[in-house]
Amino acid sequence: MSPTPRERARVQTEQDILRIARNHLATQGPAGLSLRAVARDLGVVSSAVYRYVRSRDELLTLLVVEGYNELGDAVDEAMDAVGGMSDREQFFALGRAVRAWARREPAMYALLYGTPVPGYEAPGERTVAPGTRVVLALARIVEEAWANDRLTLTHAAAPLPIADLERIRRDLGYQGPPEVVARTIFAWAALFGCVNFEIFDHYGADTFTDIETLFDHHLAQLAHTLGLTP
Amino acid sequence: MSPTPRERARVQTEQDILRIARNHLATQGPAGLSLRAVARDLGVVSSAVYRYVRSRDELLTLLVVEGYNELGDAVDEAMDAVGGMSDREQFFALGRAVRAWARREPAMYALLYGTPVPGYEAPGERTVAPGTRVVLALARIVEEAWANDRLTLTHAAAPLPIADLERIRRDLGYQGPPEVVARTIFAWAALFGCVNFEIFDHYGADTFTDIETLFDHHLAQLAHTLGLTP
DNA sequence: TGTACATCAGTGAACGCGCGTTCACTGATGTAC
DNA sequence: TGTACATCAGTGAACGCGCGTTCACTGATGTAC
Repeated sequence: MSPTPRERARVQTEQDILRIARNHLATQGPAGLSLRAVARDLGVVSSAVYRYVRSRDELLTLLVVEGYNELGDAVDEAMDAVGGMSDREQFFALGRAVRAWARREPAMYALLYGTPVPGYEAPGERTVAPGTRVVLALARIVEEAWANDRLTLTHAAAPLPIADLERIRRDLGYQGPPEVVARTIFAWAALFGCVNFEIFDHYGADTFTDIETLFDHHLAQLAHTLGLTP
Repeated sequence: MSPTPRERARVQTEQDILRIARNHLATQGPAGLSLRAVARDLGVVSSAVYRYVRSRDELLTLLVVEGYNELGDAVDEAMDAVGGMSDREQFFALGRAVRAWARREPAMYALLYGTPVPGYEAPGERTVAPGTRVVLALARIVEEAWANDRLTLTHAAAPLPIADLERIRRDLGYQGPPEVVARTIFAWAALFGCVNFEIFDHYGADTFTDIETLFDHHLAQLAHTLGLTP
């Protein structure tokens, strides 16, 4: 059952379409992504891409899923590389992997974590699983530390949305208490906030010459909030 | 020198254009903002808006500046209302004001803190000052606390980009040490990260029934990182 | 192995729509004497 | 107060361009007998 030439050609064309679409994403932004432009670059008449993609929204979904999975893979790889290290080292590796990927693929990053594309609704059944890979990887680090009594949560707890957090905990089969769940969510949102500001250029262009160190400092704040020690 | 009818009409039309443009922002997103659509809603031929606005980019700039100033005003008002209160209360008021404004004006918020509009470069000389109002308000709270010895920075410092932070400190006439500057920047980015995740719907739609409490919990983490006490 | 048929990639035209910007113009409003 | 002139808002046509999607079609590739 080796693939026929036609089948191989189809796979190739599907890849080409995604590659070309990513290029356009980089220059035009998500809202400017156009099937006609993709067709042009593919060297084919505009209606031909409909053999491969049901609609423009379908193409966006393919890109979103690919993006989440690339980011998820980058994070997983980073996690593998720091297997035996301290919880804190693992958290730093995760944060740096997210930032590195965002810098490498700013257009893809913007698609995932920037303004939602107007008129486009991501189909949850295809995007939720890839979209939660990073927070799940983060939760794994924190849970592992908690389960082994290595979490040192220094400061007093603020009120929590207990019911919501309990539900999340149950849905994920997560073991830590609500306070830990809440801080994990905080670290997740805050981490992407730091990356956002850098990628979307909210610090002035020439403000930081050593932004790596600044980012690591930010990670250190988050690690402390999570109770992760060296 | 009372204004002529013509002058009054011009002011009115300028306001109408901004109001209509904001409506379109809400439905089409920044990339979909179009002068022709604005003209249509204004009940005027498309070329007529060029009497009021040099180009589409100029209109975007007007919106960006208006947005930053509205947010800045909202924060300043919140600051006024908590004048005598603790540093921590003031920080909470700032954070809540940012979130409240973002929820009230999600399209404007997306324009300011979402994906940069492709092909549009904000003119720094018009947007930097309004765009830094929030972080300056935040810095004022932290500086005030620092100057009065009320800052309790509990955990060990991570390495810092000292040169950059010293320069920022000098540019702003800021008094706190680099560590405090760095944590202020962290809190700024992280705060907007939390707001981003909520506004751009990165938690599932039905995940949180009590997201106010979650947000306040996040603020509590940031307040602690900043060393702000009740 | 050869043939008939089914599948599928790609064509080209069309529908109906959108956009930013320029330009010569008309006619109303404002101003200086 | 009346008149001549300047300013300015808005018109309508045009330029040259873009888009998503449908549809009947041709011709090549693949498959079952």
